[in-house]
Amino acid sequence: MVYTCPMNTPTASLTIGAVAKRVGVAIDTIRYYEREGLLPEPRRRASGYRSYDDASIAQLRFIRRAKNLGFTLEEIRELLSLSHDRREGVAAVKQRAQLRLAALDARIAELRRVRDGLAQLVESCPGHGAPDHCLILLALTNEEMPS
Amino acid sequence: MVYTCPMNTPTASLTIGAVAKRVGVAIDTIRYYEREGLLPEPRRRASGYRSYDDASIAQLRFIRRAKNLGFTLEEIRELLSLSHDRREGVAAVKQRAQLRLAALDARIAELRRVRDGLAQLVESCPGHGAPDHCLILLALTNEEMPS
DNA sequence: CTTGACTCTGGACCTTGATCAATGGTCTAC
DNA sequence: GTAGACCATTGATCAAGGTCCAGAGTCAAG
Repeated sequence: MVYTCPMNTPTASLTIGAVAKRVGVAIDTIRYYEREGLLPEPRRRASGYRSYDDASIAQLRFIRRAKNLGFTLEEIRELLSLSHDRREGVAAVKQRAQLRLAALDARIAELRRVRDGLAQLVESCPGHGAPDHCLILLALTNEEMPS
Repeated sequence: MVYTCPMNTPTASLTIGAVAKRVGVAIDTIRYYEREGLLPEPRRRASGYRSYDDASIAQLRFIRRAKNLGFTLEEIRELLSLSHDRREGVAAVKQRAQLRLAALDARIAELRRVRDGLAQLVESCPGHGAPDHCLILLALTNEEMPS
């Protein structure tokens, strides 16, 4: 709302190495993301060295977070384009975010089903005795827990 | 408990092509899983043709389900070994299942965090108006929702 | 001004999870 | 008994997502 940009440390110019260290990613990975269009081409010094600022850091961190959550680089590219296609209007952005949200929900639901199935199995297993009493073993080779 | 094996269709011998069609997977993939040790080497006919039974189908389905949930083949190999290391005793099996369960929980929790963050953003977005009012755009380039 | 750490580009290489191709044997239905 | 569909093996290829290397320029400290 207030639209203030909280640049507490206006780091004007970071080398690629510094960025890599801060974000915890390999230098080569940064250049790779740039080639792949996930990071914009940064400014350059006279020497040709890439020169990054805080926005680059933020975007790189965003990419890593998204990647850790299982988004592909392609999906991340799309997410990023959400934030750059401002001209398309807020409606488009919101719609695409909603699609992402639905996909996330589906994935979580699926994982929960499996988790619950496994939890039930673990609970039902005596932890000792004959293998044939262990439902885990049986279930692993069958379609689904019969609830 | 009753330990009855519900083999309604005791399909004694399926070709690799039949298995592929049933499970909905490519023939090459089946052979690949076999090479990788995810599927046991099947019996062979005199001709050298692989000969599968229902257990193979079940195991292959298990692999596909697990893979669809984001497990790597390496993880699936481990899951499968749970069911084959029966000699190790039920206790070991149970323990490994519990570890898997914890990993699943962690994964779900992480996804939920993101899902909730995104949901909040979608909700807060008016869906129209100036881009600067859309928190989605702002959040995409910043570390975390401040909750 | 030299030395060591850093960066540049271009291209080769790696892992995972498959997929395809070539070459040749098998099966089955007419 | 032969055509057309299947199957076998070996080895190449693919796509994603990096990672590494060579050869050459740059920077900062002493």
